[in-house]
Amino acid sequence: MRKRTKATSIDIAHRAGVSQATVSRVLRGSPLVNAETRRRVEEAVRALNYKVDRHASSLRTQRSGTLALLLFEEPTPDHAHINPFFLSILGSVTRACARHGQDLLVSFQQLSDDWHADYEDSMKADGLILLGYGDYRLYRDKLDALVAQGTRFVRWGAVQPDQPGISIGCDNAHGGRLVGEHLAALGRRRVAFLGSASRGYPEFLDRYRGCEAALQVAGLALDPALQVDADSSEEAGYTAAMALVERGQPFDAVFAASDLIAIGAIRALAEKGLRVPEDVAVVGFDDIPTARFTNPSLTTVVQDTARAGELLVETLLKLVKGEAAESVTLPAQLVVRRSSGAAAG
Amino acid sequence: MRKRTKATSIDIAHRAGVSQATVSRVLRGSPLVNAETRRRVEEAVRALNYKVDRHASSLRTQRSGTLALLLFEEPTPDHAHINPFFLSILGSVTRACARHGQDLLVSFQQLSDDWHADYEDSMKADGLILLGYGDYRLYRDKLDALVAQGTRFVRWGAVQPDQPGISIGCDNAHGGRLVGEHLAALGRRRVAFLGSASRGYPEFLDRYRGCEAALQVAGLALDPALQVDADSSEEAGYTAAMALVERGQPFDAVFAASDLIAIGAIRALAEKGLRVPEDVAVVGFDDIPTARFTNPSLTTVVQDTARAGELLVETLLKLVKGEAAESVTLPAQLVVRRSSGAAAG
DNA sequence: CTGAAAGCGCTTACAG
DNA sequence: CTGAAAGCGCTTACAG
Repeated sequence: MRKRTKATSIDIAHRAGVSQATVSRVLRGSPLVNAETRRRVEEAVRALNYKVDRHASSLRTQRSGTLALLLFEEPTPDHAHINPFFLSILGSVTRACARHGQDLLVSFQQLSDDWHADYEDSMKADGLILLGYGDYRLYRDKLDALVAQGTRFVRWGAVQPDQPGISIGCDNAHGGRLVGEHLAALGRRRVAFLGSASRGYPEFLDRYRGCEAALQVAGLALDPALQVDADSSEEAGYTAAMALVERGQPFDAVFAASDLIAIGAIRALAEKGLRVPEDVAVVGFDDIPTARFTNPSLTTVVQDTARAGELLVETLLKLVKGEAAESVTLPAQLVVRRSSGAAAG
Repeated sequence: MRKRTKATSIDIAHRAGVSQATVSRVLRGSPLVNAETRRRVEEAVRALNYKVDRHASSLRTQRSGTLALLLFEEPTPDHAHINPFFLSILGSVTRACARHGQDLLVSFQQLSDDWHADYEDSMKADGLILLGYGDYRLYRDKLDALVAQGTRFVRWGAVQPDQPGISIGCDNAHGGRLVGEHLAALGRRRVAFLGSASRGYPEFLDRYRGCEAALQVAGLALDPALQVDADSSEEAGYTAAMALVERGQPFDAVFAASDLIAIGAIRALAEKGLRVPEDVAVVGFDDIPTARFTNPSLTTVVQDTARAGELLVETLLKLVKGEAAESVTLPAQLVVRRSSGAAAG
């Protein structure tokens, strides 16, 4: 392999007949530089295919121009099995980073790992984006540690009044309400909930409570006997739905806390001889790409992932610059497809 | 927000009562250092929560300790829609990077973007991992440019004799053969192929040819009239299957070039009143997580993504160190589920 | 508008 | 085994 000889700003300076400092000014876009000087430098930069050395620049400025995204995947040790919903946020985060001229370091972590004291101290990144489901109670202490260290971070997740740091999240309660209203309007009376509706999973809990509130308005209840814990995977959805059927309690609708859970549940219901949506209406949450192609297609709640990624990056960059920033709750929206039995495609 | 004051190696040196050079030796694991000295330094490092500044270190050593993964997503401009198969490689790559003490920069690119001359010159990364489907012919020129520049990179994709650089790929031809044999053994006579089987998509083409070869052994043909182009998405699979049915040519099996295509195809077939697997057997490729939960569950070909990620990283690190490295083809394996109509779960 | 110079925080030959 | 010193390639006050 050919040895690479990188051009430095000194090479550019020689070629353009200016000082190295001037080269640096041009590359940083300083307004001081004479137009003709600028032109000569830019010409030399092109000719030598010069790129500013990121490390030298960062060392000098004490800014890395890099954000780190940590993706937690607590329950499942199976790498293949990352929730596509997070993937779609990851996609929009990479795009937002590109727009803002930031590089993105990505790392998958266990919630239990020692991630809370690394990236920023080693200057690898100016700030952290935290993403992932997992028991919030495990999480909480680490967030407190981040705040105590002064680490700049933004988290995707439920916006709660007492939480450490800043979150960007979806209006899960409203999403749940939409589902409850939809099922009630379709005449479903006994709605089951598949997902861990506890304080450890605030997003799921909010979805649960939102649905419950809507059902109450319709004179219905979300019977705790029809709730089964599940983390966000097809596997867990399948197991939970099997358990639900075996409880023997009648139900005519399933609100799955995520699309993956819904997909597993549909499979389990089919195996138990229950028809979706005739016998059981099924509604998910997230609107992952596959939701349109399940059989039957899945009624679900869309979260605006494009906006989410943009907001995560923008908010974090504000913190990095020392500006004020605040948590944001994004709206949720119902998408009606065939699995809930409404008259829709 | 509290102002962060980072400890430097000088702070550690003071506290441990040694020179800054010795601190550096301890942190780089130099064998020269006295055990007691080492202990004192380590103690100071812990006490001050010191982390080596990555940029200073990289500037000095001219090594960034970072790899960059570029993910191409040519045909679909929809960020939400990254092939889960690549996601699973991404997952195993991040893990492999962690094991090798490398950071990973991730960027989603259009095949047409200007990615071929950036990461390495700016020292952001020591090497590149290239991932993604897309027209290989568009790709080819850029790969040549990378080689000419001396950029170190490894590509996930078909291993071909004349290609620039190094690839890690799956034995697509063998995978295709397994599918052909499976369908022939089940008595299917008219096998359709959904996917772009052209020189621009060497993976798909290899799958096509492998299947064709196996069918020929069984005295059957892969009728070109039953081939419909599709890139790797549910959408494309749906559209392609619709087009196939409308051609009016009889067929009793579909080999979809990827699981996403298969999922879209199953949906289309159902809408056209064709039963899977009774009327049409469907087989995919990739074994994405959802494949076990489609309705019916999907017979497909597994690629070893865990090994793939490990090999991509290991091979790239060899190149970075200036060692010899070579392309590798990984084995493919058939997973029989219900969509092909065999007697399996 | 431009140049000379200091310094960001490390690593590593060199000398002892 | 350890320290003093040079230098990686930039950025930015400072002086002109």
